Amino acid sequence: MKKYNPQAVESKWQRIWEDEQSFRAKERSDREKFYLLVMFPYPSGRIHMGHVRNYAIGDAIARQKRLLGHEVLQPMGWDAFGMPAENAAISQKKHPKAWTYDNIATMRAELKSMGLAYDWSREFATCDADYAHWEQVLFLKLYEKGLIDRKQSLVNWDPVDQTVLANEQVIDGKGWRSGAVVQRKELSQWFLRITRYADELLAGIDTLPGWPETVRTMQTNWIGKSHGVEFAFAIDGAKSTLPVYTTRPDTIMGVTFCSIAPEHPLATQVAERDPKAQAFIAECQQSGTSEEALERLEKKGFFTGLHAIHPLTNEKIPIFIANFVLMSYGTGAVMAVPAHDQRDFEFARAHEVPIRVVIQPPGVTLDPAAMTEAWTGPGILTASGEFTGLDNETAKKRIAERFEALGIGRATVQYRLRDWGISRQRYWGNPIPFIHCAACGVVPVPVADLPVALPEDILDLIGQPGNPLERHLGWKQVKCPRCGVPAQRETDTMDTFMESSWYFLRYCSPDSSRAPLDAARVNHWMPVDQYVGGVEHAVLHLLYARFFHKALRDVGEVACDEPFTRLLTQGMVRKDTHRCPSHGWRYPHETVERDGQLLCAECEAVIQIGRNEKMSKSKHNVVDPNDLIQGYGADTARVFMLFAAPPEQDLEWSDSGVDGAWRFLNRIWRLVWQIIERAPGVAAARSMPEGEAARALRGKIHETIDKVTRDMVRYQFNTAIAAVMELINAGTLLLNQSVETELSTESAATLRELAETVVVLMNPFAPHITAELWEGALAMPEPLHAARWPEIDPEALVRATLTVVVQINGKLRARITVPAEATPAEQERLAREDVNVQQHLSGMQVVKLVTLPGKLINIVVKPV
RNA sequence: GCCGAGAUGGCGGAACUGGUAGACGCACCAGACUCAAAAUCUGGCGGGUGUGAGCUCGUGUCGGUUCGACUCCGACUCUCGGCACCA
Repeated sequence: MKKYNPQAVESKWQRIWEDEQSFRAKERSDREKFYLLVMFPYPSGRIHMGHVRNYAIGDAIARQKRLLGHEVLQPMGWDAFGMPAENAAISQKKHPKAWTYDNIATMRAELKSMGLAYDWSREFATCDADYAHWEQVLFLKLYEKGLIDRKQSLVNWDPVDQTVLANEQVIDGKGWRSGAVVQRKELSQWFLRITRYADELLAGIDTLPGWPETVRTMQTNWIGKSHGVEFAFAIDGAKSTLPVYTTRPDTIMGVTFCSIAPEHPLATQVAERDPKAQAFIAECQQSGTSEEALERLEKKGFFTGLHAIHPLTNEKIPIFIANFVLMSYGTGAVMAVPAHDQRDFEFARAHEVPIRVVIQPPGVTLDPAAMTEAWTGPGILTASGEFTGLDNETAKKRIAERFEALGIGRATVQYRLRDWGISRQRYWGNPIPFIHCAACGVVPVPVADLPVALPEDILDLIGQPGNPLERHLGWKQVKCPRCGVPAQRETDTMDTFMESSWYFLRYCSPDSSRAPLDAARVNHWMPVDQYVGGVEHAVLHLLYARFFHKALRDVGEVACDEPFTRLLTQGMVRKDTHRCPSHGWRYPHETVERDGQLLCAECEAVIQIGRNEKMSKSKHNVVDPNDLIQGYGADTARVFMLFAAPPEQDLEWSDSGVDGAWRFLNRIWRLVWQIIERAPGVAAARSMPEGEAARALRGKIHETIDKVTRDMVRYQFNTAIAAVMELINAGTLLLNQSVETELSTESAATLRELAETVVVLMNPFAPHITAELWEGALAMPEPLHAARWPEIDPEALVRATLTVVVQINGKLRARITVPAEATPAEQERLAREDVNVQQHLSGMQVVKLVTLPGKLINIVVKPV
């Protein structure tokens, strides 16, 4: 028997799969298609454990589907635009393009060392000229369809770096790189009109039962549909009106003031003649738009001197500019009801505005003077004129109807979802294909002139504040395609979520050279049957991609409504942390063990061991997958990750768990080879043997097939592997028990069947070792990746005897063995004959008998 | 604050639709093999109690439904994740 040498086995099979293109997906196939997609990586430099887990899960599913007879498409590519490439350009003086493609080369080799069943012929990077070109074409199609908009919007502005920051890049109200206090600024930005699809995106969630409940809830909340009423206040002494949106029309009689956003047009008007108002607005704009910044803000307001007229009472109520009102939601102005809205309550207390209770909760009487917080729950209307006495839900409808009748308002729907701003003032992204002309305005680049390629000579311009493209005059200055006068290119590039919004479509026809997509092939493979990736993309990527897909459907590029039929979100990879009081986070190799204590290798202080945090370089708790693969092999790495936890749960890293996976693969290797050596040339059993041991083993084989097959449907790889472990244990035991004697023919045949079964069942998890055993030890003529998943022999699952559990008053008292054909009555008789059962029955009277034939008997008794 | 997920031995985790709690692995203990060690193979392994068959407690806490509850219902505690002035 050869020793198991994972390095030799793995490189051999990786070469064979590559040379023979074993995993190339064919459109022309009589097999049913299955499109398995794993989230493509950003080429940051090296793969990490999260990638390994993601791709091990995806590959297990893909390989099993192949064995089940599907034509599987499992592609791989690179999400290659993005800021890290520009940061690398600054720190290493290396061109973003060179940095990106070098990283891709490294990471491709790493992925190939995992032996994943990818169709590498479809690989591309999103920064490839080709991909960027077709994305621009799609962009213009959406523009023609009216789904793209250029409008003013408030952004986080870094005054030092002269650039827009995403919310995630604002830390404690300061720019993550410059440290400058972030400002709110109005800028012209490009938007995709995702809000037009809000309702369809919301309704579509109900058509996705194969998505995790958490993701569906998160998307629902993100879209944030709310029903309310929009109506306008008249403004005292002015012709203009103040439209507001409210979800609580039932509280209309409790309105004691109005608040408007600092950016509201009315606020701007007031500021024009009042420097104090201007100062207040400026103060509001100092703080960023991030949640953390807003959270800390106290409720501040500025009285405009203007009054609104209450539409039902004609009362004059003051209008304030308030720092907590958002211009981007509703109308940017709200009616304020301090008694029934917590923000308005706090504001009223601070600004001495009256509080008027109009909803009385059941059982209590609210006293405005004594209230410590607003009552936002249900109740009966009070002090509300003709609406008094109604319950507030009924009142919502009645009051909305009244507004419609008066012609001052109507029932409307609002969404939390905003249009998707895709402008980035960055170099390393896909250029937005437009030209600004003084005469013609914003002009799309003619399709024939596409692609707008990024200039290559940019390195010196990166690193200075602002967008490098803005300063590259040779690139920026062009002629207007419409009138021919000198004009400027749009210098914004697209958000990188654009690229990940259609890459799964491009995989279907990656060589399509006349159009972004080849409809026949795209509609053959789409939708993606199973998508696998991290939960961190639950909203942004997965929502953008759903929207983009629907938009492409509406311009005729794809047929289906939803891109991803099923979604599996895998948990994080976590590991314990080591922290030295003076040196901070430590890697295990930066510690020493002495007298049972873990000490810092540098200062010998006692290390604090923290539990289970997400692997990250900053916490010094990462494990490099390359070390793992080089040391134990990819198969061990994959089996460990799939066995240690179910895929959706977080996985705790464990060195000894890796050892366990390694030992298990060695046990398989040895058992299969021992079977071949002890029983050379024997064919696998195809029917039930006579001998008891062999019969039992064959039963176990088919039970295992059954268990693994069912577990694979639920993606419970951990229990599937556990079942194979049990089978290996049973096989090893039988083989060891007959070391001295010669194996009977039927035992040999059954063991041979076991070997073949185990190898196929394990192939999705450990593809290399199983391929090697299949060809080398078992000498099968067909390659394993073309083999079929084993079938269950129903006869092997038939038991001669059954174990029945006997309970008395629900407590386990005995386990009896009964013949399989025993009737329920006979089983009950046998149960009562058991010695221990009899002891518990003495002095008792049987009240009831619950029988699950062949499984359980519960005798309910009470004292005589 | 709102929404969601979870809590089971020393550890990771099993238990499909209410029916044997702790599969499988790790760690540990013992035995076999060995001059010895490693590797391998075999057995043991929730707590208490008993010579033993067994008895008893036990799935975050408290209560309920049921012949029977890790599983269902109600209340609560803690942990993790998401959203957060959305009117």
